[in-house]
Formats: sequence, C-alpha cells, structure tokens
Amino acid sequence: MSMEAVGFETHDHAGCIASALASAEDHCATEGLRFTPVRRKAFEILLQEHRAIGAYEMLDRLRDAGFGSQPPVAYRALEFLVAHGFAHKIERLNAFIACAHPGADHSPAFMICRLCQSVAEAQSETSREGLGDAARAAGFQIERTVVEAEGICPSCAEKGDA
Amino acid sequence: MSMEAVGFETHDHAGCIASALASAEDHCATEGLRFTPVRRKAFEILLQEHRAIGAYEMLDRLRDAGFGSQPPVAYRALEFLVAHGFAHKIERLNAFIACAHPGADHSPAFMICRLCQSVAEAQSETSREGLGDAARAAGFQIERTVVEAEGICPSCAEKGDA
DNA sequence: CGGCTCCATGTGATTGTATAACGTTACGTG
DNA sequence: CACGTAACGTTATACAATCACATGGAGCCG
Repeated sequence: MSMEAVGFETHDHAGCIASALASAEDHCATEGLRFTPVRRKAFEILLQEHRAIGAYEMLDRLRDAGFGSQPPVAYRALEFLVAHGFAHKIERLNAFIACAHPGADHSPAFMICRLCQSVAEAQSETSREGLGDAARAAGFQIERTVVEAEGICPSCAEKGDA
Repeated sequence: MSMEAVGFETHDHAGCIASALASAEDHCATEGLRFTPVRRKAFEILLQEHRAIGAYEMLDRLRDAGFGSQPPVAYRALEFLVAHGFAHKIERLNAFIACAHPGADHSPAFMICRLCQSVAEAQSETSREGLGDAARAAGFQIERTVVEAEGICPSCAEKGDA
C-alpha cells in the first residue's frame, strides 16, 4: 500500500518519512543548504504528524526534543522548510504541513476538512489559470498563489453527513 | 469616472460609499438582518479605507467612534459583514476588506501587492474549476475557496521594477 | 594558529490575532 | 408584561508573529 498523492487515504508513514528525510538531506547537500538538527527535527515532526500543526505546537515538540523554547526557534525552522519546498503554510489555519510532492516545483492547492481538520494537497497547475487571465488584464504580476478549499472530506461525509 | 471592477484604479469614493451603505441597508431590511450602529460603522470604515485593515485597527477606529474597545466588538462586526457578503477576509494578511462586488453571490479571488499592500478583488468563477476536478476525484465537497495571489501591482511595477 | 565573518541558535520581551466565558441590554412576539 | 433570542460589553486568555540582542560554531584568510 503506497502513499496516495491526494492525501485523504492512509499510507506507509515509516516509508514516506524515511525517504522524505533522505531526499531532503540530498537536496540540501546539493544546494549547499544546512540541514541542521532543529530543521531536521521540525521536518520529522511534520512528517510524523502528517497534518497541519501550528507554530506553538511545533515549538512544544521541539522543546520536548531538547531545543530552544522561544517562538523564533519554531518560526525559523518552519521558515526554512517552507522556503525550500519541504513544507507549506496553510494560511486559513495559520498552520504548517509537510509537502506531499517534494521536489516538484509546484504551486500547491489544499483541501481542508472543516470537521476533522485534515488537509490534503493537490497538484493544481490548472488553478492558476483562472486568476492568470484576470491578472494579465489588470497588469498584475503573480509571484505566488494561495489556493485553499474548505469543505468536507470523504471520510467525514460518510460518517456525519446525511 | 466610475469604479473599476478590477480594483487597482482610482475611483469615486464618496459615491461608492454612499451607494454601498444604502444597498446594504436595503439588503438587511429585506433579509431581516439587523444593520446595527457598530456594524454600519465598521462597514463604513472598510469602505472609506478601501484597503485591507486588521481587526485591531478596526477596533481602534470603532473605539474612536464611541463603541466598545475590546476585541470581540471588532470581530463580531467583521464576522457579520463577512457572513453576509459585505466584506471579505484576506487570509494571507489576516485583514479585512469591503466587498467590491456587493450582491453578487461570488467566490472571490484577490491580488495582493507585496510592495504597497493594496488588494484587488477579481471575479473568479473559473478559479474554482481547477480544484473542482481534483476535489471530485478525491470525494471532497468544497464549501468555500480561498484564492489569493501575491505579486506586484501595475502601479508598483511601473515605479520600482526594472 | 589567531582573528574574522557569516550564519544558525538561543533567550527575553513585545506586538498582533482570535476566542472563551460571562453578564447585560435591546428587540420582537405571544 | 413575560419570555426568548440576538447583539453588545467586559475580563481574561490562548495562539500567532516579530523585534532586539547575545552566544557559539563552521569556514575562510592572513
């Protein structure tokens, strides 16, 4: 049972964590980036949780792991991970999640379940198109897009919905 | 010189404020909603500023106008305006802005200038399509979408950019 | 080696954002 | 008038984000 790209399915945690860490290690070595202990641990936490977690929850985990206990510790690690494509920020939740498509230079889109808070990442080259037209018409240069859909995930729809 | 739908242009403030207030008044009367003094003032402030303002800036203004000075005062007024389509929340900025297309039952998209912080609202029926496919495939029911593009507005591009 | 810079880390303090919990007032209805 | 409900107000607190400054190691150069 391999990992599902869409994200609401179960998958092999141990496998994807190990490979993601290894691939991040490689990528940093190649790019001359420093994959330091805090950054590695922060990435590991995101991968293990496999859900969006807030900065202060991350801070708690890092402190438990022996790192600093002040907000900048968490924010700097998260900033590094986001800047280099290892993680994404979910603006709607003010929270962070490990990237589900590492390596791909994508502009991601997310589906956020209103009930169970789970988050799935979708490839969305297409979602840029709609705005692209309006932006060109207005003379606006898009550098980055946030696309986040809120709703009900299949699992919650099955349970609670009519 | 009338108001530009796209939003980076100048326009007739006094006119759009007055008509927006009047139309909101009508809409609330029709729908049986209570367009109370705080809500009216909050909407007026958003219309006057014509930019995204944070909850605490709104709170300052409301206090200056003689209303309560605690956070929930601002948050509740903003919540009302957002819930009934008079305003939108810009997740990326944690800020609020008056709706540029009142009445239309839209799922808006925004263009946010990284330099001058100005925000333009675009109609984006199309931007839902891209995610719609992925959502259907995953069995996810979309209820609301956040689409926010960050970049450089035409005016800033003219000045600072090469 | 010594000294230097750069970068990452650590800490304390502060600002900004958002909500919980509770009591009171204002309004419409029977 | 009595009642139910919505809106308002206050206190307090949780969560998010940044500023300012000090420490310490990795690497480079003289």
